[in-house]
Amino acid sequence: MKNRLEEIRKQRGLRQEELAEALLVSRQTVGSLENGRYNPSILLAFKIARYFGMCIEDIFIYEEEN
Amino acid sequence: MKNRLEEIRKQRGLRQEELAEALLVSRQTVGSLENGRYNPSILLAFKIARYFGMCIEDIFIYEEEN
DNA sequence: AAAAAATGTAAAGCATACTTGACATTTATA
DNA sequence: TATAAATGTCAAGTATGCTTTACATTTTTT
Repeated sequence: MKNRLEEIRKQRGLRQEELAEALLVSRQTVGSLENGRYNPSILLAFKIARYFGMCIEDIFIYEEEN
Repeated sequence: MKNRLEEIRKQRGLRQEELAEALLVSRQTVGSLENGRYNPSILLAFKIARYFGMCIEDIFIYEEEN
C-alpha cells in the first residue's frame, strides 16, 4: 500500500512531530508510515483521514498486494 | 469502530465461510469482525471494501474511540 | 425430532502495528 | 560555517490482528 501522507502533511505546513501530536501517536510512527515501513491500523487511518478532512481512499492507495 | 459486515454479507446471500474464502482469510476472522471482537487491518478493510464494491467509510463506522 | 449446516468462541502461536529511547543524517537558520 | 531543527532508523518491548485447532451453540433442513 502506498500513501500520500508526506505530500499532504507538507501541503499543510506541518512537521512530523506536530502531526504526531495531533494524532496522538509518536513521531516515529508518522515517519514510519511516510517511509512505508509499515501500514497504519484502520483506526489510525481513520484518525489521519478525519484530521485532514479527507477519506481514507484518497490518502492510502491500495494496490492488490500479497 | 462499528461495521455493517454481517448486514452486507447477508444482503448478498453469502455464508461467513464463502466470504472468508473470497477474502483469503479464515472463517473465524470474518466472524470476529462481524461480532466486534477486533478491527480489521487496513489491508483487510480494503479487500473487503473492494470485494463489495464499496468504500471503507461505508462499511466501517469510525466513532471517536479511545 | 433428528441430522446437518452455519455460527460463536476460546486458546496458543505468529506477524505486524506502535511505543520509548537512542543516536545518525539531512535540512534550515544564524 | 557552525548550530539548531527536522527527519531517518534501529532495538527491544507491548498490543492487536490473524491463523489453526477444537468444541459448543444456534439455525436450517429432512
